[in-house]
Amino acid sequence: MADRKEIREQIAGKGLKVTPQRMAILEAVYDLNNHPTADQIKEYIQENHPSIAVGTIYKTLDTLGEKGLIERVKTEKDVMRYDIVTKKHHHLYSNESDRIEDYFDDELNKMLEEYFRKHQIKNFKIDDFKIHLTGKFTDNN
Amino acid sequence: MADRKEIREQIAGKGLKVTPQRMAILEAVYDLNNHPTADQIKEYIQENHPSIAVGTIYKTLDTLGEKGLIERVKTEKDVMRYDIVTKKHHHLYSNESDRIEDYFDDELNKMLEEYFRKHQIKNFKIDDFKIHLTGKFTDNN
DNA sequence: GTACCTGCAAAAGATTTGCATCTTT
DNA sequence: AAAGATGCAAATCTTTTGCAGGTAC
Repeated sequence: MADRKEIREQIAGKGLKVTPQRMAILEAVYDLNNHPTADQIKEYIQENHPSIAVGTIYKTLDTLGEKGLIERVKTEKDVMRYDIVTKKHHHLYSNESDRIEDYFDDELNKMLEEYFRKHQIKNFKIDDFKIHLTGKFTDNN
Repeated sequence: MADRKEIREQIAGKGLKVTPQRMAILEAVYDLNNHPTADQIKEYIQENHPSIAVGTIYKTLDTLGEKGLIERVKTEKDVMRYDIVTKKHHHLYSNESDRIEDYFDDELNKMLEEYFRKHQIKNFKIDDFKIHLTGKFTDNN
């Protein structure tokens, strides 16, 4: 899923130059599958790559976001977090632990698409929707 | 809807001291009904109130948030925005204009409650949900 | 009078920017 | 070789904090 070759292709496929920094950063977002912050990405990367500048990380995350390879996520807390873009999903979020998990549910998606098709919203053309479920995780926290 | 008396009561009702700053800030969030930032609140207030410290505004917004009188809202952009807490609603959001509007739809709420009652999510106990609809406003922007 | 608030200014973070240098293509 | 990326450090911006003085109850 997150092998080098694929990552390289994803970057190149968007017309971006394939640099070691971009490889490392995109790979980190794949590996750290808990919606990491820029800082967590930085720490993760530094284990293998001597030093990638923080500024570069931000700039790269921005670039990857613009190209649609990753998604920016924000919670009530104050830092930006990143997520690989895969198929449509919603977010489960706990205020207590600040943990975020992806929630996939095609039946739900279909139901909502159907609903919004029937119920147009005045003055608004929907591109996409995402449900933000708040609550508690019952496994460990 | 946003008269002084009611605002005073809301603050007092939560066991908070009624200070001119709190009055002004809560009133501002009522008046600026487009999910203002702390900064916009500050500017709005300064028209009538000589000077309320920025620190106080943040602290007050925080306090009002904890007491459930207002809600913190976050978008892909990077600043916190605030909203009066009324009835349950969802958010319409345009990436282009960074505009946010509330969207009320009881039928939708009922449908989703029903859905989640039938489809429990593994390891997660739902407290609440909110739909974030992205798209374009077709009135002016 | 006391507990709670506010103002102020400094501090803390997170993110952005400018520019010279280096790498992809 | 040209276009585009990176590193570094300084700058910016938002939000938080500490504390002395003030205000609501």
